[in-house]
Amino acid sequence: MNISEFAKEAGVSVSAVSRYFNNGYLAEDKKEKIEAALKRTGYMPSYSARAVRSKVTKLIGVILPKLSSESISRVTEGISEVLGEEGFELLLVNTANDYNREISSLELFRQNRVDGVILLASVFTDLHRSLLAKMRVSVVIIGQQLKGYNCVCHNDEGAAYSMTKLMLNKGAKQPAFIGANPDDKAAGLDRRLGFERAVKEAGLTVDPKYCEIAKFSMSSGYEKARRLFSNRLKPDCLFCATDNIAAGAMQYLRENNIRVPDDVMVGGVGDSRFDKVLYVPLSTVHLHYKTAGIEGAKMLLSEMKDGSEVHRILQLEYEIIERESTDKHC
Amino acid sequence: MNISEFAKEAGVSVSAVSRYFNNGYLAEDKKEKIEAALKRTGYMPSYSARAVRSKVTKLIGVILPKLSSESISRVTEGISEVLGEEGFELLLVNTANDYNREISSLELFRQNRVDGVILLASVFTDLHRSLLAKMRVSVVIIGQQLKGYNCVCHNDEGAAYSMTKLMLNKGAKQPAFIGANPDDKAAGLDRRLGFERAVKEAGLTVDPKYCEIAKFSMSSGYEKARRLFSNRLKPDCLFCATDNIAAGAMQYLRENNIRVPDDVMVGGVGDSRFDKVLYVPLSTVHLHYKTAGIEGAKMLLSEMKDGSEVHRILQLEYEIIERESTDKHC
DNA sequence: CTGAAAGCGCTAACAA
DNA sequence: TTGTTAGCGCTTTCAG
Repeated sequence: MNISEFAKEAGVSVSAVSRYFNNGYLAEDKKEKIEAALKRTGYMPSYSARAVRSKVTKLIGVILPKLSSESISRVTEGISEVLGEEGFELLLVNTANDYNREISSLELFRQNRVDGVILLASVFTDLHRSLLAKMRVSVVIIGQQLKGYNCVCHNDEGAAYSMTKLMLNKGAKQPAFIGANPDDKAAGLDRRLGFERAVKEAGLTVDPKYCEIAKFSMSSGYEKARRLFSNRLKPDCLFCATDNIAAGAMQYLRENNIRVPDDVMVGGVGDSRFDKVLYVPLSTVHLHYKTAGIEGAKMLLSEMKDGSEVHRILQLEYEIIERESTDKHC
Repeated sequence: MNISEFAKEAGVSVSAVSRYFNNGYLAEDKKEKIEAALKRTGYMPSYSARAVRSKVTKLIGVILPKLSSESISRVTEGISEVLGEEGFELLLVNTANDYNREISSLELFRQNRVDGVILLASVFTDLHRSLLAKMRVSVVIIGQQLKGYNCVCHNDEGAAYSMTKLMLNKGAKQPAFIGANPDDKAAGLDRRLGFERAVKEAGLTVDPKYCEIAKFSMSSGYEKARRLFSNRLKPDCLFCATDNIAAGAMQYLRENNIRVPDDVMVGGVGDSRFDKVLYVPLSTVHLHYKTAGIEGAKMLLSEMKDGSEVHRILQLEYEIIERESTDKHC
């Protein structure tokens, strides 16, 4: 059933029906007629047809590198909360860390499919940049900074710095590092830089032998910890760029009877749900993931309204959470 | 730029352009002309306009009760994998466990917005049923069984039964239970029934004083464990309907110096990532969440193609994973 | 194989 | 306020 059939059925004009669904002015009796007919027929206007004319899809494209990640799903939850309230739905693309899919979804979103885009990317290539430039709808980037775009990000450098410093302040002399791919500026490079700043500030030097790069998984953390500790090396503190990596590393330590925090302190980033139930509760840095999603969504909505050309960067701060894994008294 | 402007620019007819994008027959020279113009102009056809005519949105509506849950995001990952390959995108609605939002998204999906629907609901009301009946597109339900619909579900009863039995076989005599809302047939009721079957089969009786209902969170598991253990009660094994609940409960046990598994064995369900890094590695039941997503998506695709009226129920089996939390020798 | 033209279901400008 | 009607951008007959 289409609008004109329905209008006939309801005994009103087509425009009356259209106005009914678009909050236009309408006489009370027609409203009632329409509502009665609605009950009888179960008619629903077609969103696609509406989108063709009004150029509004009420859809926001969200591109993410992964679905089953606690941090990412918290961000998404924040996004969905704000957007849902404003009557927007999420067109969600999981790129599974595949750049090609990231690129192709950006392409997809150019086909008048969405009113705005939120991008949670890990690595930006030139291709990303050129595709983003072609975008005709508002774009907000969450978790990274990219010049020329509205961004919501975390203070990754500061978070890593503070956590590392916390451990060095407790007397650690031989810091180790398990980080992420440095092409990922936020979680990879910045957290590495924060670690290095703290180390240097403590009058120590960053020894590449004590630094590893892991994937974002427990098993990778486990693997890298093995390399770090099985090699005659004796770190007395270990900073991990994510809690997943830290949990994996601690698993290795437990299996090899390396005591936490006595032999080695461990610190992570992310404040994962499981941190406090680990065999040694993990010190971590809380990053405001959900808030990032909320603020990013708000930013997008306001840019979609005002279309301002001034781009803003919102950097969220962090909070250190101390637990047993760094609780060492020298 | 629209299709006719673009056709003019490319020097071909409108239908040639349309055919180009729809794999219709087209002379080689026109194809080339179009591709050249495409490079020049960056033209992209409008999906909404296409959807109006062809009634195909290439969108699948996915309704979930929560985003930041490991089990749910694994299901979603499976869904997105299969659907992505077939050129479908996900219109994702997070209902945040709010029935109203579940209902309203079902309404939303009736507006010709999607080609199919995948529903991950926890509780079915009559309103759900009547709305589902009005759906004009294919529907698949994952994680629950509902008569008259294609479903992919787990053997929740069996999983709970086996895990409980495992603990009783090790000599436990006073089993305790922390479950979920029984209105949730799968995770609530069925897991409860599985627990009860194992208890009765062991010649014991189910004592309501030893049974609690928790929310799906660690903190709720913690809270319920307090009620279970602070009350002169002395359970010697504890079955939890989810790993999150189990982790929270174990947190309480640790804080109160109740030893696992010596004083009380603990078993969960879900095979969460963090299980093996808990202070006592947690025995659990692996449920094939990702597979459920994959199979559910395939089911939807095939129903969308064939439109068969015969509905199928696919029940996935489970695997017991034994770890230290149940490793007791009597 | 091709192009002209008739819609898809809706919104919005316009005249009443 | 209303109803009529011309499109929105595309697909898909249909006649060539």
